[in-house]
Amino acid sequence: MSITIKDVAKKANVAPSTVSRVIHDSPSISERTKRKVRKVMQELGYHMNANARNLVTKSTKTIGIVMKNSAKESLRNPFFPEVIRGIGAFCHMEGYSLSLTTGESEEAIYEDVVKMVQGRRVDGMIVLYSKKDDKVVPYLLEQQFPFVLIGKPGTETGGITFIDNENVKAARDLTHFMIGLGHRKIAYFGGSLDYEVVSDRLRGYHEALEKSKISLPEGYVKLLSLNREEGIQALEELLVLPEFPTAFVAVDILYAVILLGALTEKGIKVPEQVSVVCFNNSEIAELTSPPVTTMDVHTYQLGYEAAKCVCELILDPKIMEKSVRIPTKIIKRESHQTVISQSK
Amino acid sequence: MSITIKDVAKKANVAPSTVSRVIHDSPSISERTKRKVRKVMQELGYHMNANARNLVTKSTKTIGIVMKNSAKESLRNPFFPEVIRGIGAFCHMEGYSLSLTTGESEEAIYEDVVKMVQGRRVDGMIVLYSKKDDKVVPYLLEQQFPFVLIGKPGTETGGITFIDNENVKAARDLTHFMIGLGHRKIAYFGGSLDYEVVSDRLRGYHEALEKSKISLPEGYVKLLSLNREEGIQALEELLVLPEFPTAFVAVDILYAVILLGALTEKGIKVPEQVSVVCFNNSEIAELTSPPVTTMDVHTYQLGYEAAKCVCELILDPKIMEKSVRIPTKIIKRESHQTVISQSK
DNA sequence: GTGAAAGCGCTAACAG
DNA sequence: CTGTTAGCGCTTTCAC
Repeated sequence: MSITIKDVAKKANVAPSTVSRVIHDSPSISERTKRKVRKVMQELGYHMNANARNLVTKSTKTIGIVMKNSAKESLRNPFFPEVIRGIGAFCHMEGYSLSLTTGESEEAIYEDVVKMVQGRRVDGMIVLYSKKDDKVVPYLLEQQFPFVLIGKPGTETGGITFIDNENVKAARDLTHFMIGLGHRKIAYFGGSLDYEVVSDRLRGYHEALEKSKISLPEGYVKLLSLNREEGIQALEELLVLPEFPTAFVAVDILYAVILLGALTEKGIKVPEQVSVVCFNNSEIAELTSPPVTTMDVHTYQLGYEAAKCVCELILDPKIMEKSVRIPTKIIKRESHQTVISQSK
Repeated sequence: MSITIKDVAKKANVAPSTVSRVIHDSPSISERTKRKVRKVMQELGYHMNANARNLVTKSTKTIGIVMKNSAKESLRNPFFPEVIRGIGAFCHMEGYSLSLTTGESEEAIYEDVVKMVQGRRVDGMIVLYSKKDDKVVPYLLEQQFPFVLIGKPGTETGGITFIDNENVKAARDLTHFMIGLGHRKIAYFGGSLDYEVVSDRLRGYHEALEKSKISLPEGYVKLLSLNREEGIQALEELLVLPEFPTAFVAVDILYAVILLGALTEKGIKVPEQVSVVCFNNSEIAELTSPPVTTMDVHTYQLGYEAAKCVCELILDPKIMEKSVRIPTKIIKRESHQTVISQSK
């Protein structure tokens, strides 16, 4: 049995409420009593029972994280730990704890969320990546529960605060960067368009090309699943085209890894013969040969801002929804190079 | 204001205690009342308030995860999400929630742990990787709080339940595997020996070599930080030795990535000229060229078993401590090859 | 089988 | 400034 506020009160000859006030450092308690009570708390090794407090204050000082992708996506992406780190950093400052969903299936995750929300286990939620046919976001909306989304709301339901990169713009920038280097034959290496991020990036790539009046040769956009064989095959398809690209934009660092490997196997040198750039900076971008130039999406910041937003929302649920865009930035490494002549 | 047990009781014309019993499916309630009460719960959209229940039952049905390494280690390692996934899977089955520490520094993490334990926010804890000068484990031990360690207890403090691989054996096995392939000149590529895992693996490597009476040439053990330049430099040092290795054992997939890249830069073909194997299977091992043969440590299982153990401990804290070893297994891919002649 | 009542440990008026 | 008094929403004897 652990020490309660009453034990402290008794030993310090004060009322429980006084102890409570001391805990909250209420200004209406004399320094003298505060010292006395604190001393007793020390001696007895008192610690607050969070549940009792939560029960009465109707707040838990914890925020829930919905991983809509625990199984596959998190795994395959350095994104997850980093975003958690950002969320954690802010929450720690504000004294919030973190609670994770454990479900693997869509359905299980949904139940986790209901449990968290209805059970008043969390004060707010952060949803990582929403997808189209998603029950969680509509539920949260309907419950009027404070939450923010990292990513972009799928269907245009208003009232959602979300944190995102400007993926279209980022892709445009990255592609422009390649164009600025003199590249005209720029291929795209990416994955399934189910995720908004992915399709946004492809769009940005197209836009950049159009704006520079570069016509896209047939077969330059390669959409494949994250898998080495498909990468090699995509490259082979590119190889039989009249003109092989001088540059590649990959949707993610892991696609860049595949690409780099496939290129090596075909004896194509990076960056001497082709340049490679990708999205999602991560430590591994520095480990490859050559280290790859990436578009940093500032994952940590994404998490940090998201946490900040939920906390604001928790304090004042009526606050206007907003969307914050985390800027992106090109981190130049050694996988790109200027095209000397070879004009279009 | 949300629906409470009283609201349900009133509407169903029963006592609150009856509703409580229905929730727990107590056998002493007639089917008829159960049905009636459940119907009302449905209608009203009743959900249990976890805090109230926690307060009285003195249990929270949540387990805490201590990330002693949120900042650097998790990031650089696909280990983290995967172990969480394993923990989550078991906890989900058992109806436990997950709570994460948010601190970045040793000190902050320690405080998080104290807060979780003393605040009765969690019923048990899982500590990921203990290090030598660690306050968390001694604290937990002293508090007699149910916890398990993923990794190996540093100082020989008894009474700790831990889940681990047999890293020495795994390294021996992996090295033997190389020897079985005919390799005699096997180099080691790894990182700082501060972590037990790392030094254990190095030990296993040595043991295997000794057992096979293979003498280790000077300079074959390369200890470097996870960083491309150092990788290349290590390789260059190896290159000026009288005999270049025919095989490499890397301590982690990320070290293998560096190695593979450096090898490519030096124009050394894998697996034709040298074989490369490493620890910690992960998706990325399939994406490199060639896909690398790894020693799978079954990270998911590590998490799953850890969760199982804390749950057991929570149910019966007096249970004997134990250590469970998760077996390791070589996943053969394409980065290794038999040595044809070239006998020692 | 079911109800009444007494808390779990804390906070928050309301007095004084 | 500090004590008294009600609860927060649930579980759990102990009666009936």
